[in-house]
This record gives sequence, C-alpha cells and structure tokens, in this order.
Amino acid sequence: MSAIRLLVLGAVRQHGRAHGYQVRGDLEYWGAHEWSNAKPGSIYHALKQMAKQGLLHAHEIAPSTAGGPPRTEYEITDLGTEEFLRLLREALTSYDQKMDVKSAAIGFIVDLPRDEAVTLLKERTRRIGEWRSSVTEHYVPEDGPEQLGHIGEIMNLWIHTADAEVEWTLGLIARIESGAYTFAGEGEPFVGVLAEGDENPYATGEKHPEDAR
Amino acid sequence: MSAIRLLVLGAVRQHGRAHGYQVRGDLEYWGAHEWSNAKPGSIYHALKQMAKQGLLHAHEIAPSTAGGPPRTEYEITDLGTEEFLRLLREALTSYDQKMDVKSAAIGFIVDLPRDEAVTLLKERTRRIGEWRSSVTEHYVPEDGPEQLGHIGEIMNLWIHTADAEVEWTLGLIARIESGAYTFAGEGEPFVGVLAEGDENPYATGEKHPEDAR
DNA sequence: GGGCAGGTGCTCAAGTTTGACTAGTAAGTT
DNA sequence: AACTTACTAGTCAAACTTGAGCACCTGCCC
Repeated sequence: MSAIRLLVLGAVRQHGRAHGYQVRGDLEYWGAHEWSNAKPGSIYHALKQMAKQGLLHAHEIAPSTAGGPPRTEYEITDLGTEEFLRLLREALTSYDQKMDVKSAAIGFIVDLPRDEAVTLLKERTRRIGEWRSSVTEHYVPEDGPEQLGHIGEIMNLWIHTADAEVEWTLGLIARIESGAYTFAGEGEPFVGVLAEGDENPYATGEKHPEDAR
Repeated sequence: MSAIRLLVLGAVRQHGRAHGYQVRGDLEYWGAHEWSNAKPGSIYHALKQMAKQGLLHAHEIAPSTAGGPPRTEYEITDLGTEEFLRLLREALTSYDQKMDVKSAAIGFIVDLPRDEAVTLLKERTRRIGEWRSSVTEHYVPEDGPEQLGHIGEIMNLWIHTADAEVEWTLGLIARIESGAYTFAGEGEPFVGVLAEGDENPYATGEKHPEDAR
C-alpha cells in the first residue's frame, strides 16, 4: 500500500470539503512531499480514482475564486470514512518498514479513540517481534551465519531497524498512556490544515541542504 | 530511485551473462522479492529498458535448453558498469530511508574497494547528521515544539530512525575496517548466484508468517 | 501412451507515479 | 500601456509497477 490514499482521504476529511490544490497545500504543510509520493499528479489521480469508487463525492466546478481553471471540490462519503479508518488501522499495526505509510499513520492517529490507538500500537510491537524471530530463524543457514558473507549484513540491518522501531513505539505508547495529545471524542481536535489564504511556511521552496534523492 | 535497476545491473554483472529468468532466480535467492519490487514484470521491463539505453547488451534468442520460450541473454556494457557503480555509490551515501535501496546497496558493497566503501559509509553518517540537524532546526516552530501537537511525533520517529541508522552504519564501518569480508581486488569474491540447475532454498514458496502488506 | 503436476521463460493489460507543461488571473513595474 | 513575475489549478504523456496468464517442455505415474 502506498501512503497516498490515506493522506488524501485524511486531508479531505480534516478539511470537510476541499479541492485538489487545497489537499496539495495541506500535504506540503505536513512536509509530506519530502517523505512520500505526494506529487500533484498523484494527488489529482487519487482524488479522481476515489471519487469514481465512491469514497469521495465530487462537487463539480466551483469556478476558481483566484485564477486558474475551474476546480472540483470533494467531500468524504461514509464509505470513504470507513476506508480511511481501515487504512489507518492497518498502517498502524502492520510492519512493512515503509516510512511514508508510518508517518502518515502517526499524523492521523488522533482520529482514533485513545485506547484503540494504544491497542493497535501494542499489536504493532507484537508483530514486529514475530517478524523478527521468523527472519532470524528462517534466514540463518544451518552451517552458521558465516555462510552468508556480507549478505548477512542485510539481515543485520533489518533486525537493527526493527529493534529501533519497537523501542520508539514503546515510547510513543507510554506518552499516549500518560495522557499526551487529544484523541477522538476528547474535545477540540488538533487540526493541521491551512486556512484559506494562509501562507505555508514549509512550502516547496527551499528544502533541506542535502536532501539526497 | 527504486532499487530495481541497481539489483538487475548487479545481478547481470555477477553472472557475466544472464537471461531474465536467471536474474529473477538470483534476486529471489537474495530474498529481494520480499523487500523490494523485484517482480517478474519489473525485472523484464528493466532489462529491456536498460538494453535500449545501452547499459546492457542483448544477445538475441539462445533457444531455451529447458522448456519455455526462447530467451534473451544479457551482458553488461561499459556504460552499464559505470551506471551500476554510480547507483551503488549514490545508494550508499544518500540518506533516503528506503529500505530496499539500502539493502541492495549492502548486497553489492563488496564490488567496491574496501577503503572506498568505508569512505562512502562515513559520508553517509555525515549526511544523516546534517539532515538530522536541518530537520530539528527547520521543523521546530519558534513557539516551542508543543505547537506541533502529535505531529511532532512524526519528527520524533524520523530522528529516532536516523539515529538508529547511524549506529548501525558505524558498526558496519568498524567491522569492515577490522578486515571483515572480501572486497574488490582482494581475491576470490563472494558470489551470490545460483549455479545453473541449483535449487533455491528461499524461493517464492512459503514466506514469513505475518508478512503484512 | 495419456494425463497431469510442475518448472521455465516471458508477455500483456491495467493500474499508478512522475515531472514537465498549460492556461488563466492578479499584481507590481518600468 | 505594455511587460514581467508569481500564483492558482489542473492536465498529460511517458515511464514504471503489478499480477495474472500463456505456451512450452520435462518427468513421473499408472
């Protein structure tokens, strides 16, 4: 799964009603163009696709107030909300070492009730542990790990990464359990959208110095 | 950059002369179908593409010795070797948190001379450090990190991951410097290819239990 | 000697991603 | 008044990826 659907659904949902350019702006505001495939083309494609699948409802042509071609506004449907939550839950529990999906999921984690968030994160650590032992068992040849030569370093990297992630996840669980942040049904949600006409401090302009690609 | 070109070029290079199915077999042998987009379609596409671009030379139709349609054999060209090394160096130095590229790069690291490998890995840690500080500076609002709410956790995750990677990289550097593995120009290279007719212990059959996707 | 399970080697259509491009408006500027 | 610049909003072709499928052969079993 790529992160684009989760990101777009989440952005539209937070906005209530949004056109493509607004979604694009929000995602840039979250820095998503730096860590995910949130390019214009992908965003517009995802919007159209999901509208066709009934996850979004497209309000045709609000003539643009500020230049440019006429724009389409989108609203999330019930089906879309369902799909959003499904994707979010999956992204939180499954271990697939894709930074973009993980990051997106953290960004939307407060859309779930607090105790569900904790449960899902615990499940995540459990799965990582399971994956870890299956890798060590499965990929270590009987004749000892030397057989693998430098290839063993790949495994080493995976395991190291997995361990680091468990550590981080446990920290997050602790913070959530001790009351940090505001979750679904706990009043005033934290909203990370750009108000109409607000300028974006993290826009596509200058980026980090060595943003190697 | 996706990992597919690096993987395919490296596989053909190690084999000397290979057809698509052999490349596919090698990549499976390395477990690459589990951590990268090394599906048949992608492999054949990459082979054709790179042949068209002059990175590979295609020997038309050696009639298959063992069933199936006639096959095309590929050899790497000088241009292809150049490109391979360029991709490898870039993958080793650049920090882009893509597991597949990283893993592929580790798999081919011994194709470089030992001291270059060390230099590149040190450059990698330097860049991660640079990236780390630019993130902390750039994404922490003046009004203190509380402004970000739970979004700050995304940054937290990035930093934690980056730190874990630096740690692992330093470990690898130490192992290489103290003489582990056999690098380019040090005699008998470690070759991870399947001999003709050898069976693949890690083939596409059963996979890890919870290989979440 | 027919059937069929399974391996070999590749192709193809459908879907997704990319990055450059279009085209319109507003607002400053010589 | 003409000219440049910048922003808004979206499109498009080309590239890439995916997963299923095809056709062919081998060996085996009854």
